[in-house]
Amino acid sequence: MAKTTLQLDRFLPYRLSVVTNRISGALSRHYADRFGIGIPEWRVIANLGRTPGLTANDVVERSAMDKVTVSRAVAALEHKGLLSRERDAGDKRKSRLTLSAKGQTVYAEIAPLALGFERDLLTVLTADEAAQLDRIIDKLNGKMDSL
Amino acid sequence: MAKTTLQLDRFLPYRLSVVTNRISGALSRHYADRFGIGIPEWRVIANLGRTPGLTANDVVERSAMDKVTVSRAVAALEHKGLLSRERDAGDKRKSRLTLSAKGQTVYAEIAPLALGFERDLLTVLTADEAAQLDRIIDKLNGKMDSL
DNA sequence: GCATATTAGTTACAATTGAAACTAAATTCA
DNA sequence: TGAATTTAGTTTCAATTGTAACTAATATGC
Repeated sequence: MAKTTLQLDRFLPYRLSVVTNRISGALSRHYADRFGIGIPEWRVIANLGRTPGLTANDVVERSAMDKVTVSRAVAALEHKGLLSRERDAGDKRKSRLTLSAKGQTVYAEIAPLALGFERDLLTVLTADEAAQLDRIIDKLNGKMDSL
Repeated sequence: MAKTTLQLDRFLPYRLSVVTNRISGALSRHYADRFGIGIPEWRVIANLGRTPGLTANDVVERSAMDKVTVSRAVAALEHKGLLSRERDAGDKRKSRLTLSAKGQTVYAEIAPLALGFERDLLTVLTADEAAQLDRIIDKLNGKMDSL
């Protein structure tokens, strides 16, 4: 018996959107003020923190952010001295991005904060539910790939 | 053994954000062009379609949207002739909102589209997983309430 | 080899958004 | 009562965002 009436508060895309925005907002409040960094900048840092030498486009692909957003975040981070670009020798359109010492410090301070937030969030789920959620997200992403 | 390294593609808030944005984007592409309607306007319509006579503030409470966003969406919809306001007799600060015939038509066309999208999305999940996801979202929302 | 197309990244511009300040009506309480 | 507070909704303003158009470099095809 499929749904025939649209009830927004039972509509999955909507429910996901609401809870996700609440979570993202709460998380970013943890670091935005303290470090003067917005969500896109933080995501660039997080990517480079783990994988130095990515290009802006690599970050776009990994983060599902818009390339304009990434471009601006990278420019802002460079301006703040948190990362540096180095033109790729083989392909001069690309720049390899790496966190500066300062950028690494910020990464080293925010990362545990973020992990702590996640850990706290996960306290409301059983281990099994957390694992399920992971699988479910993967499946939904797979579906979106094919769409 | 808790995580000690932040791996963005295993970080729940991030994973949720990516998949949710992909879903919201794909969905809104289904109706945005065809009907010239943005997400906030669509949400107002969806609420009024099911429950006519809501005030703008009722919509705010139900939709977790900002009241400015709702105010503007209502103004736009009125301008397009999709809804009408009627000042509440008892409390003149409020306006009762109802979809016009045209607005109801839009609702009647988009709602099945949205439900079809959701149904298609859910094909990748088992019934059990879909139920789990629902419960999990509720739990996460509960956590965010208390935060 | 060179014209054409694609890719990396940026810039310009317009639309969306939310915080803060505001208006007008209703409620509280002293 | 009537002054002070709260509530519904709007407006102003500045920040964020994405689309489209652009530059520069590389890859492709004839």
